[in-house]
Amino acid sequence: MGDAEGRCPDIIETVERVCRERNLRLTPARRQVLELLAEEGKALGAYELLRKIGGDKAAAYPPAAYRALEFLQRNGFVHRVREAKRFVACSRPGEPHDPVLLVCGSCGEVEELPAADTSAIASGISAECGGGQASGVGAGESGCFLETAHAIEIVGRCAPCSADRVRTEQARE
Amino acid sequence: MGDAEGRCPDIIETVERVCRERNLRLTPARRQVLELLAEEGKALGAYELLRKIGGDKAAAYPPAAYRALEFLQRNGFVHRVREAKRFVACSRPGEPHDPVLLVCGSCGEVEELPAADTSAIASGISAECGGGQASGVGAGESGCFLETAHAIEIVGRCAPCSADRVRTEQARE
DNA sequence: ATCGTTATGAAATAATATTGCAATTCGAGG
DNA sequence: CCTCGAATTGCAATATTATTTCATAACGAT
Repeated sequence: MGDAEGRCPDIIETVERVCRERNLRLTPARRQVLELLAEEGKALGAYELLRKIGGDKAAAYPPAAYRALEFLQRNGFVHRVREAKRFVACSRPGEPHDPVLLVCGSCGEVEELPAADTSAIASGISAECGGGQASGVGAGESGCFLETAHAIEIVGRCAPCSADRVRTEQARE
Repeated sequence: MGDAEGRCPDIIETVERVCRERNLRLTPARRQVLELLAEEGKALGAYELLRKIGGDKAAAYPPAAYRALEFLQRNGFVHRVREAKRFVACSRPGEPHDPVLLVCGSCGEVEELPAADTSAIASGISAECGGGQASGVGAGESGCFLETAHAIEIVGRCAPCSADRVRTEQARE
């Protein structure tokens, strides 16, 4: 949590560099959404972002947020957290990877597992998924599923909420 | 696809049995939602279910669907497909398991991987997730995340849509 | 029979997300 | 410099998904 501020400028700089390299347009609107997510260091909803962008006034214009988020997702700078209906800045933008997100079902906090951990998981899934026959690009055979992305979200309780829950359950007795 | 009709009665019967065993109340409303999902053999949205239940009239009463779905999910008879905002009947209700869902990003079709395939994946994730210290019930330590459920959704293209896409891309040239 | 719990009925509304079209900006090529 | 096409933004309206609140009814155990 305390390292979110330390990582934030790195994220922006990295994304700027990657965008230059790939000729992507990191416009002010897109940059602002990324900055908000990076500064916050946690997952935010589209409407939370809208309120931060332009006060209650801008909350009336959802596409601003969704368009920026779409661009950021498409290029791997932001991950969508379906479980929490939130969006979170990618912890290692630019490096293509399948995000594995730990989502706290109690407070909504989201954490992305670091690269080393996820590769094993993703490769395990790839192996299972293809069913042994999708390893090539053999599209069209029956039963063959062409994966384009893995969305792994693990629901549980973060450390603080685990502690709270224990207290709650003890109180209940 | 053709075996959905064959599997459907099994699902209902199994769920009935499991509910008897566990003293769960599979009320008519809940049963109907499960039947619709099992008959259809694919993922449906809450409002699709509502329309099937009571025509356009009942579409005005969302909680009916959400409550039934909540019960069915809580007991592992139905999985929620976050990516597609849909719900799908579990292919092996009663057996506790972490569902791994293949979601077609094009047509929304959802398929659940069979048990044998998922165990390896889930155990791989468990190992990574706990970081080696969450194996017990050691709630409260910093950095420890207590997982309660895995939501693994793999986005890609089902066989028919893969074929379509190939055609589309060829046509584009 | 009664009581606490769980499930249902009903209305309203919250929260999330998308669509369509017009206006503008950007970047490349002439 | 000018123009063209593509990408981006502004804006309004609306679609879709999901939840909250309170009242009523059914169930199950004492």
